[in-house]
Amino acid sequence: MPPSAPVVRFSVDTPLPSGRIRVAASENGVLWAAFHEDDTVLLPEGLDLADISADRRAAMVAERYADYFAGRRRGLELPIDWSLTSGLQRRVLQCLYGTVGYGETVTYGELAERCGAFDAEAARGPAARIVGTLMGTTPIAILIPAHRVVAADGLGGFGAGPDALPTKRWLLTLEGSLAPTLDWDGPDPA
DNA sequence: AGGCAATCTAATG
DNA sequence: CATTAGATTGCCT
Repeated sequence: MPPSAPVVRFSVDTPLPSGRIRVAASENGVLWAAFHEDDTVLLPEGLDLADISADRRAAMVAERYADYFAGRRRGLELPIDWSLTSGLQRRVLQCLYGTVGYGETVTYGELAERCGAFDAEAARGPAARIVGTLMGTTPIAILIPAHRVVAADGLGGFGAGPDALPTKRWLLTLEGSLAPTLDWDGPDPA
């Protein structure tokens, strides 16, 4: 179900290894945010798009992200437009958004169990893989904290490309879930 | 330490 | 429509 109102599209600078992110916002909230223009999660065609970087919405989103990356803010607190999600994906992403806060992490398996979207039998194992796939198709980077979902025995994956995993590390370091490395260039982690 | 099966969705022919 | 390939996991040798 595409949103009916016009959507503004713009980019936001970040200190992430992957560089700036691309964002799209409807009148209801942030609709889409990706690390790359050619990210595996692409902005769907057919939307009524206006490429406006000076829009009020763009300014607010950019400011919130800037505060977050600088360590001045622990939650983005931006409204979300869930239009691009549905079914199981929406259920799991909303569960993630509602239950895993700044500085916390869950494993793929735990999230599967917690969301109650799978029978107890499946949630114990195989469902974790599906959760991973679902995370990979998150339409809204960072605001929906897919980076806080990790493997039972390590970091897990993150998108595609050489910058993807370093980006996940960067975010988890910022939030204090990982110890900073010697080349850490962000603010003092919480 | 390494192999295997189980679960769902979207992309592909 | 059938097949495939995933951001996994726990159990088995």
